[in-house]
Amino acid sequence: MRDRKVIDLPSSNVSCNECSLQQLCLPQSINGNELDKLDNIIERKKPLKRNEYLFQVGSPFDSIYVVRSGSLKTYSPTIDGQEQVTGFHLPGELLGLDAIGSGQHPCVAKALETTSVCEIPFESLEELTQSMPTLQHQLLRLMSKEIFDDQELMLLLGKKTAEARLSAFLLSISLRFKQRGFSSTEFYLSMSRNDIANYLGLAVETVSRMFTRFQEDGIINAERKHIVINDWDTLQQLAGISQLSEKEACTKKA
Amino acid sequence: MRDRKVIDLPSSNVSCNECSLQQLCLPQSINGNELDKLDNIIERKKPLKRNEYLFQVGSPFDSIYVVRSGSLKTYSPTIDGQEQVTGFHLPGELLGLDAIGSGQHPCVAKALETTSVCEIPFESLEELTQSMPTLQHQLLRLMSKEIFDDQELMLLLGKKTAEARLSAFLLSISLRFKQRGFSSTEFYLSMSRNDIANYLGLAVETVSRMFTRFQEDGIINAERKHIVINDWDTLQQLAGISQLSEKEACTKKA
DNA sequence: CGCTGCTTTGAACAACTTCAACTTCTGTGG
DNA sequence: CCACAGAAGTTGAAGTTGTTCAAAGCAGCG
Repeated sequence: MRDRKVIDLPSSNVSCNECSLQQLCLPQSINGNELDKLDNIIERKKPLKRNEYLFQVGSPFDSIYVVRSGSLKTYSPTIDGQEQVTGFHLPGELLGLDAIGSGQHPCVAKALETTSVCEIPFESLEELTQSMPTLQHQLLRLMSKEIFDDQELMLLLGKKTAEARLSAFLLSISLRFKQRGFSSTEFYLSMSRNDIANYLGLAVETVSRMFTRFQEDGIINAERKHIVINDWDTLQQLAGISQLSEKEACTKKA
Repeated sequence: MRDRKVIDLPSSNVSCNECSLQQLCLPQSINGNELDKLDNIIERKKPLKRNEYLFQVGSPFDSIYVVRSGSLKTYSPTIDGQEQVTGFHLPGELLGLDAIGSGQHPCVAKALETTSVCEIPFESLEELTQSMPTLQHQLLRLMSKEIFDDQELMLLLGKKTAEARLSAFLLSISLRFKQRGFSSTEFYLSMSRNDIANYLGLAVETVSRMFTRFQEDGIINAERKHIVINDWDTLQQLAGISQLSEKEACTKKA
């Protein structure tokens, strides 16, 4: 339970200047005067409580959002009334970029816990980028990264076994926590098993069984939402390896 | 075999001004003088032959590309030596947006047939967008659309049956042909069954069987790469519907 | 304390994959 | 122009993985 914070999460009305997420967020590589301008257009909203919505499907697109603290999930309702979780969003990560094209949010964003976000009115941002090449570049970089990440996930969903999917998921979360200055080996998952299963394109039961198996194999410790990663290397192997070499890699530990 | 073209594909050195893909491409909603400026930075490369590469994994990112005619596939090699096809690219579609973030292409782009592309040096494009808000907006729109489309595919890969995946794939291709002024009910697939299977996260055999079944059910006519869509509605139902109601929807026809 | 929702576990079942054989197509050289 | 080799596609049967269904265990909360 020693979730050692290396950085402090920004509280509700800290400026970009003082924000610990600066290096992950839009302000990256922007300085002084320019940063103030960006800071000026940003609205800091009051925190969302668990299960509250940041936006709904079809909401008009006016702003993009950055998570300051807490976490959200985004999901799209499918025709047959189910949901497809399209992503989890941790501090410093952007939301809403998929709505620029159509002007409407194609998905729902729901807080998984108490969560605060910065709202960046898109029109103002676009104006600002006109005079700030570095800001524009950073925006394009972040969008590009999102495309890249989505493709990674596509790969995961298309090709990999349940084992590989959950491994990759845990590694991804772990890495993202690390980048934010938290422990990469011990953390709380704010999302339910159901959300994870949905996100990974698996049944809840399968995810549950995988958690159990990873624990039995000593790769992780999972006590409900509290996760400890014991064997990063094996996890990495499992995440990247095809069906053929899987058993080998797995029974090695069992 | 009446592949009626409603528009002519641009030949190798037609200007943006005269290009029939204008409405789908970056120039959309850009006019006269501005269009000339964009036109000036674009390099029209000599056509690629089938199986030639536009870029390789790790190639330095200098430009984004637009398909003028023909088609390409992009794919990433996975750790275990396999490939994951991440997309097919038809005339008017952009390639390379996933490389902005890292400065290196994360995937390979390979021509599926004789293919010509426009090369747009990214640095020049970024400069140009500084003085052309509409161009910037269009670039952001196109990137956003890519994120959105990727999420649709994630949904497909995560949730759907083989039947639904192939239906959705055929509908997607059909729609994209339509937008480009070709017939939406009759077209040639430039990619192999193998590529399709890989893209959809299925075994080749499964895809083959699905083609056969769709044909038996009278939904499509498939003679190798030549496809005729007979029953758009059923296809749409199959693409969007959950496992539960599937059989119903399918046997309805059989 | 007993409800509700989330998680875990077991067993039967279905979908897709794998393996293997066969057919059809493509293109290359004699 | 035909023959042949290799690639691509199709088909069948057996085997796995993951799903579904059903039920029990657990934590949180009024």
